[in-house]
Amino acid sequence: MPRATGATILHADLDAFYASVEQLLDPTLLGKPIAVGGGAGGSGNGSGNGGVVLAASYEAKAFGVRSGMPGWRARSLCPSLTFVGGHFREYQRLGDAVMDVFGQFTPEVERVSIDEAFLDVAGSVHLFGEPAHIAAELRRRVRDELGLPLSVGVATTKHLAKVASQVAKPDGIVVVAPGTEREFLAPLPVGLLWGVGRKTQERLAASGVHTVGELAATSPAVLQSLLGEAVGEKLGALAVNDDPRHIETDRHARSVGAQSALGQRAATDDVLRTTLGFLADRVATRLRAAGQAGRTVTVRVRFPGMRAVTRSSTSPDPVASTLTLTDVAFDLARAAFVDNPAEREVTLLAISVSNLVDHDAHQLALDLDAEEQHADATSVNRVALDHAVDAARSRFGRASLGYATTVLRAEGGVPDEFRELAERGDPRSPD
DNA sequence: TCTGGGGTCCTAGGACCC
DNA sequence: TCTGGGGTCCTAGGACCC
Repeated sequence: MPRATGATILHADLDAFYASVEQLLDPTLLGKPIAVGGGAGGSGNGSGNGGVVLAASYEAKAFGVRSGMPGWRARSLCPSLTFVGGHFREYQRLGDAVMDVFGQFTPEVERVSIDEAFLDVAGSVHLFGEPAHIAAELRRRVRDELGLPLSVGVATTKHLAKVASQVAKPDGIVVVAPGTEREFLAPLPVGLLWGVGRKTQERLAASGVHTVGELAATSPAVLQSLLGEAVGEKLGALAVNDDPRHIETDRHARSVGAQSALGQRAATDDVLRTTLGFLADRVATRLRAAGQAGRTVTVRVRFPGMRAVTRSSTSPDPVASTLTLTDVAFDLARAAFVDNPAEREVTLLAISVSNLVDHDAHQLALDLDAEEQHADATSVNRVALDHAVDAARSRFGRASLGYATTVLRAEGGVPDEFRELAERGDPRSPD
């Protein structure tokens, strides 16, 4: 494979992003161990009782506090820990602003998450100088203009740049010069490699492999028998820095999902239907806003004790209707309990829609009209209802109306008030 | 007094097709 | 006549990432 030379790939990663934003919004939190809390059961800004740590400041990390950790455990590790609720709108706004800064140096930006991105600056050096200089400029501008600490890794490939940015943290920069990759990687723990989590680390450690250097010295055949074909092959390549460097500027999602932790609840039809209706609403609304629909619906059910199962179904007809998605999800969830008769309680429900196709509601309605001589009245009504709800929410706000439980239960069709909305609403609404 | 919410990718078995 | 080889799709579970 032909490969550009030179360390022109940057991985830019905001440090402890959520926590840094909180310290920016409230400077009295600067220098203190803080945790951004996630509430259990959907309250969204819990203070740690029952919730988990979404992000920890470096001061909190020094005590061993990590994201994903239950709040009570974080507090026991760090009694002086301050829990703050998340300002999620601010995270999105500031994350976007950081990406805008990146975009001023190159159009070759691949955003990986809210707070990190890969950049290829090969075409920018004649304007802005060497990659290492660009990296320093990124850090300076994000700090000066947005008040946030940023770490940057510079290398010949994406993966290596990412490792370098991890090594650079907090608030640093690491450049891996071409030709020095292997000596840079060799002493690092394998856990720094992307894709090596707890399980893989344990498996490797059991074979005496702790560092990337030791990994590189392990034969591909051994790695593959240890970790499976794909992971083994990937890690073997990584350890010797044989890795892609292509930047994907327009990544599109392959699935859309939502989930809700419920504490511990009796798994009654009522609980399942109400929760799945809420989740289906969120997922289907996002699908329609993106002009997409999905052929595969997956439901995840978690039982007490963290054991979870999934059930999925694939249909030739893509779904984007809230009520159809609710129905499919409900049947799948029930199937999960039928297959696990000993389980009577549920702690989490999730819906994910995949196998996505471009397919807006208007198109779906036309298809129904064209393809079905006596079009299924329920389907048409559901499309109309979704349209009405989407339109009303865009005017009056998301909380203005929803799919009430009574609607979910109304098997005969759509309540009058929604029909009226549909008739007078969006001119594209089907009739 | 034990676990959020959003995703991606891989594996393995089975069905089905040529 | 009793079982080759390759490919695709679907389902369920699992590891991993931020």
